[in-house]
Amino acid sequence: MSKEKSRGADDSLKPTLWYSLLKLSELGALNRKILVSTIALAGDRGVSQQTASKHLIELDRGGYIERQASVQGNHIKITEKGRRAVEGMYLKLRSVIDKKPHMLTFKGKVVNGLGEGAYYMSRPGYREQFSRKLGFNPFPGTLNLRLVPSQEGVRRELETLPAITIKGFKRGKRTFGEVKCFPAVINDSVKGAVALIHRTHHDDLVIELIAPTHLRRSLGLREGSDVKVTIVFNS
Amino acid sequence: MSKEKSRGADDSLKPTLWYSLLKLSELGALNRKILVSTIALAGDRGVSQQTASKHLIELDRGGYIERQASVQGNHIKITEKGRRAVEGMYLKLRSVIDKKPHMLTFKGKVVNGLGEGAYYMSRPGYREQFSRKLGFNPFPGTLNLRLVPSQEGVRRELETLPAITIKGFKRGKRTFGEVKCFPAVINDSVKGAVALIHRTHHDDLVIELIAPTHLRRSLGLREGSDVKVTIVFNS
DNA sequence: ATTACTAGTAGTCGAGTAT
DNA sequence: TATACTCGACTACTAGTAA
Repeated sequence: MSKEKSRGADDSLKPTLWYSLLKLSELGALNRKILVSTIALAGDRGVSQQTASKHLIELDRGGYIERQASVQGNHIKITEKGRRAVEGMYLKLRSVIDKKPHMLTFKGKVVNGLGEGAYYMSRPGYREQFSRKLGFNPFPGTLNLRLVPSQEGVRRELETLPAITIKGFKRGKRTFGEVKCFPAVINDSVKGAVALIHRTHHDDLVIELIAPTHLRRSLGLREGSDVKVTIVFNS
Repeated sequence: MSKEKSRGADDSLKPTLWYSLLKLSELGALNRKILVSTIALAGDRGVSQQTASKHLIELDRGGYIERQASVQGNHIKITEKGRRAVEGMYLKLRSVIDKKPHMLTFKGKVVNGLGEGAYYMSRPGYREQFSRKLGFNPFPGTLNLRLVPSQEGVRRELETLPAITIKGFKRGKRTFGEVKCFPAVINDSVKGAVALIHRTHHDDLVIELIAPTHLRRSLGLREGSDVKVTIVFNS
């Protein structure tokens, strides 16, 4: 019977309780003490009176509301903890809706490039910018990744997202285009970046990774290896 | 569009499913097709792999996501219906958090006034404004309501909310103060208004109602009767 | 009127496992 | 690897009812 189920401060709000807390918020309990009967709340929530009663008891015990039950109904005010729960959900939704993804993860398979990456990365005009803007000195070479077919949209989406821009330049009669970069974590371990090289010989299913180390070696990759890339946006 | 009560697909999202849909949104499924394994989703959600799998199946059946399950995982994109669910929650939370209550309900008991209401309401300087700004011709008289003790905060909160203001005026040596009004529904049936008459002989627990009809008669009220007032804000 | 307890039941979850 | 089925255990619900 004493199965230590941490009775006291289970700080995760169960989904059904969240809905009841939300309903109380709608009734104004964030701003003032409201009077609501379990019957009325049950009607709003679409559950029974008994369930509404239990929800109030549990929200109270969890510290999300202050409550005085009386014969006229429940006098309820949402506590600071309850407010944080509501606002937390709001902030989470806002960041999701405003399509500023805080994180973007995708997978791809290693494909062999044409050795071009090494040439590009070793151009001083690029190299200096990479070092300064990304915070690491890139290994002279890129790892080419072919996205799995269903994720063909990733590259297009990346093009619309705020990137670190490496400016293009001219050297002699050759033009080096602008490169968009996204700091990324490769296989959950190595910090590097996704580089969208504008003038690419690959189709849209291939993206290139750069890192301070030789990724193939340090991660033990071969052609066809699965690689996971996680881009984290700073905000 | 009509109001189809949709057979077959239960169009109310269960709380636990909502949480899974939210998690998918966080992973970016609002914007593109993502690849996620039931194991990964389970980890994020704090449920088992089996439960995550079931949730995906039910979200799919409910029309909230498009899904292709494969041996690499689930390719998932949130549908229009799913997006509406997420955005609906966001909008609801925004209106709640931004403390612009869309609705405020309270209860009070009928108390006898001093007959002053009738005098005020019949002043042409007030009457014309009420008629024009509230959209009805007020019955010459007010219904006084004593708030239940726990709702003493309601009057104070009303003073901070956007009101329809009836300007004061002078008639002879007498000064008639400004009145703040809130369109309201009384006992879920009669459209009238709450009137905060600045210069009142009552304490803060009493508010006054006006309406196009004689409320005591049309609602069959007596002293001590319970009255429910719902103020709806336009936006 | 209320709240909220008890008891029975419907529904949800997760371990094992098939594919 | 992955998804997803079965089924026993557990959780959350509602009906009845006391206070």
